[in-house]
Amino acid sequence: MTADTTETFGVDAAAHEAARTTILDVAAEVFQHEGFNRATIDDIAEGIGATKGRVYYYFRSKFDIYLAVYEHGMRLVREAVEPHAEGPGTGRDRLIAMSEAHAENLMTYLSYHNTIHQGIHRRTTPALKARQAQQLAELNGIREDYETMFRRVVAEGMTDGSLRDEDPQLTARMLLSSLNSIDSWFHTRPGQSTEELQDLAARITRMLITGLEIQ
Amino acid sequence: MTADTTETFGVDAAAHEAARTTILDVAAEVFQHEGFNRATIDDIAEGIGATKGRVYYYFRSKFDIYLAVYEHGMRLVREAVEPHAEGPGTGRDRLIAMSEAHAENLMTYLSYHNTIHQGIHRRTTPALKARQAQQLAELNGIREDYETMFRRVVAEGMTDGSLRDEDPQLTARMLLSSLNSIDSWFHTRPGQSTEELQDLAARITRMLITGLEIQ
DNA sequence: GTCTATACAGTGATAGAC
DNA sequence: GTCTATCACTGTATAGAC
Repeated sequence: MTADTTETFGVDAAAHEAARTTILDVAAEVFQHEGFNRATIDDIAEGIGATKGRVYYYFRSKFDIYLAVYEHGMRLVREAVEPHAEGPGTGRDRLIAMSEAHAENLMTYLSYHNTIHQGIHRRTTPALKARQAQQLAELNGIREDYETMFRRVVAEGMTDGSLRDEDPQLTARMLLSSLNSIDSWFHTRPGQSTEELQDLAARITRMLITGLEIQ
Repeated sequence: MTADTTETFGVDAAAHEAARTTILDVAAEVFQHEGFNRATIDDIAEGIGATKGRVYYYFRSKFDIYLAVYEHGMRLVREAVEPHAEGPGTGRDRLIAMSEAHAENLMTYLSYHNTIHQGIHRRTTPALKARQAQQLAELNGIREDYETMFRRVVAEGMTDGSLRDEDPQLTARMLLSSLNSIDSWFHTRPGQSTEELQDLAARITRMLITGLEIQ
């Protein structure tokens, strides 16, 4: 195999990946606005200016599209948040940084997060194939690891005295589900800047970590 | 019309209402576990030990069942929470009482709340009839009024100095969506007592109002 | 690669017997 | 009132032309 064929192969692969991502972006939007079940492949195809045929060329099934949205969304948020979990600060400081990054990522990639949170974990029509069930289990595992990371930092904060002593699992779960609940009311506005999102994320994080009371 | 016929009419009406409530309880469970769209009328019928015929005798359509679940769930939570909105305490004190009552009600009637939060507000198959659209708008209005009540108490707490000054709308919305996010992870366990639920509701409320930090 | 045409299954809703 | 039987329709997925 020559360098030329390798390069050609790489270009094709990149184009293929770009086409997939385009479909994912549209699919996440459709899933967000219609819900996974109501969303039709025709809707997604229309969103990319094509027909079913193209969608089914890149994805084997509707559920596989959901899995790909799930995977992509989790990668985006992990890349944004995980770096903040380590570092010199107290548990509280790191938890604030993680929460702000999580909230900002959620508002930025709202449709991906919204789709993930729809939780298509029950029986679909028809029963999941073994391959799909395994991939879904892997993704749910990644999500659990992500929550475990929060739990670990919470526990460290309780040990170093920066956070009040409570059940770390309940605390982390409540913090994350509260952050995720943003997608039940947040709407993307046309002219919103990154700074606005960061400010909103910081205010929300302050509510959750510091509380609503006068200090 | 004699007293006898009135009484008979009342008994029939009560029996009719009881039959409807039985269906609603089962439907809320099915909607919770399968999602509104995946849930079939056959599933609901099986849950009450009957066939479709009985379900369609009491409800005109699947969407009407959803509306009835929505209405019933909202009535339950309003009856539990609204009394705490008035009273002599500070805004903070009343907000805590309301939040605890809301959380406990949510865990007690988990399937109703979960169904409400699925938000079937988009196009369903086929398009909503005018009657259904109007009832849905009314129910969404009731939900907005419910949130407005929280926002009012939040604003009073900021005025009386018991709560930190922030946007009351954002604060109330975040508090309510955080409380509602409980239904994304809470699972009813067989032997759980009312006291356990109240304790959990109190701890969660403390996290949200007082925060996670050392005071 | 992308399209059109179609098979196929699942399910909401109705009709009519009992 | 509750059932059985059936219709009508939607939407996933596939086959094959281009």
